[in-house]
Amino acid sequence: MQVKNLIMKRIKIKELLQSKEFNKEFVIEGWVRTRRGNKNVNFIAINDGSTINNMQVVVDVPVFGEESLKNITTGACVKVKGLLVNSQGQGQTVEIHAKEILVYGTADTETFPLQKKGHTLEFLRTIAHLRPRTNTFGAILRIRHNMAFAIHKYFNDKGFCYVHTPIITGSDCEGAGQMFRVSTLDFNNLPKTEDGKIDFSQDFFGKETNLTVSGQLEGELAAMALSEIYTFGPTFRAENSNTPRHLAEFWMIEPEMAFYDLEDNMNLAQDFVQYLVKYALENCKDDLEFLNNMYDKELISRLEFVVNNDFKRLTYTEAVDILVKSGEKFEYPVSWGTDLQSEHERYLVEKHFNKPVILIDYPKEIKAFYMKQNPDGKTVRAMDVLFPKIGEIIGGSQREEDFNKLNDRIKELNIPTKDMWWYIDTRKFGAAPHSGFGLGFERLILFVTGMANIRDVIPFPRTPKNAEF
RNA sequence: UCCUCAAUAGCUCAGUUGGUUAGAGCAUCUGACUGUUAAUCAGAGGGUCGCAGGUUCAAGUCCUGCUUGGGGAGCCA
Repeated sequence: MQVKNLIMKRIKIKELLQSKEFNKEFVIEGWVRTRRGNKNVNFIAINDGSTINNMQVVVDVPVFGEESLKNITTGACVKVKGLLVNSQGQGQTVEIHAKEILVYGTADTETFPLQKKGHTLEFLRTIAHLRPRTNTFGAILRIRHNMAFAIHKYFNDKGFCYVHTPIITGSDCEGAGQMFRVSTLDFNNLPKTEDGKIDFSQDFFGKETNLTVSGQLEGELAAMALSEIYTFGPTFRAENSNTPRHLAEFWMIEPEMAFYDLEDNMNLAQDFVQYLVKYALENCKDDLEFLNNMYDKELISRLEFVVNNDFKRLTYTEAVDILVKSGEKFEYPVSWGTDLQSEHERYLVEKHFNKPVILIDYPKEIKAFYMKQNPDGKTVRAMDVLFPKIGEIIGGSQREEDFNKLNDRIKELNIPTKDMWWYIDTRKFGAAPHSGFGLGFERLILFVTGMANIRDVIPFPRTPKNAEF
């Protein structure tokens, strides 16, 4: 078709769908979801990502000519100029009567993998470069954005300072598992020391370095000056974890607060998560309704329940007691001193309390060295926030600020301290009671979207044996 | 990493006890239809049955190994 005058600025479909300016000309740009019709009239559904809803473009076929519409197939990118009118059809209130159409990019119908029909999430993972164009991933990515924004808004409104902790770390005892090595050494010709080991003094940083598994230790340093801080950045774990809840590269939010005890920490964790879920309910309604209808009929009611109900708080010891007395047949027996299994956590959250649960005061043997020791000598001021379906969404604690107790614990556990002197230093100079926690961003998105697999809530998942795209 | 299930058309799946030329729906293509809504209707094309071995007169089907994916477990956020 001849394109004469398409110089008007485009309007986003989200905005135009709410417009009442009928019989006025507008320009929209987006990707074709479907075209259907007959010799006289065609209907093109166009989506530009501003909303899950499409704009229906009505085309008078004789005016444009059938041949000129052939390129307008599912997946093509177009610019349309036309009049906004009330829709005669049932599925939408307004539509565009096309005057001019420009095809920016075609999409070959034989090879474009996305169909008008639903696809499995497994298949979409194999075409992660195209899956943002589906309703499902459009919804997830918009929700993901809204949650990232709400996280910054929440902390900013509360006076927390966003601190950028390093991605590359030189300490290997951050305490959270296997790390990815960062090196510029030639792997085919590694320099060796006299006793045959790899000579990292010749590496880029002059020492062994890895990708961070947590920004907590550096976060604590900043909290010892700014009082309330948070980090929000990528985190890397080289664990060979093959589950719907783990990624090798994920995003984590780690607030760290001076002068907070464990109860303050729990209050913050609950308020924070409830704020985020409420923000989603208020700002992502269309997307949540889509996910509710397509994937999880209880999604929205579950989100509303979390916003409106306090999380159940109890100690590890009380939880073990409940589990022992439950009469439930667990695959793994419950006993004081061992870590709770997934099935135990699920029982507490999904059967016994039927609401989010915060477990505190775990045995010190199963928790990290930096957690504050209780007077009983057996437990530490740890807290895990457990959510239905996804399990642990938050892990945190009050930190041990006593120099001697921290040092004793480090010695007991034989933790190498040569790369951590700076952390221990904070307990020497103006030590303060403080607390913090880590929230797995993708696990939050799992909960908010109702998705079942963490690979479907991040654009390009990194998992063992998979770094495609 | 362990346990378990699976892999057949572009997608989702069926394929009987091992037995003739491997099927369906959707998608695609062609045509029909004056307002469709995952449009509808008619017809057509489309297969190295994940890969490599093995058993057998005969393997999509049985056996072994590998690869990839799902679910469960561990590690955790």
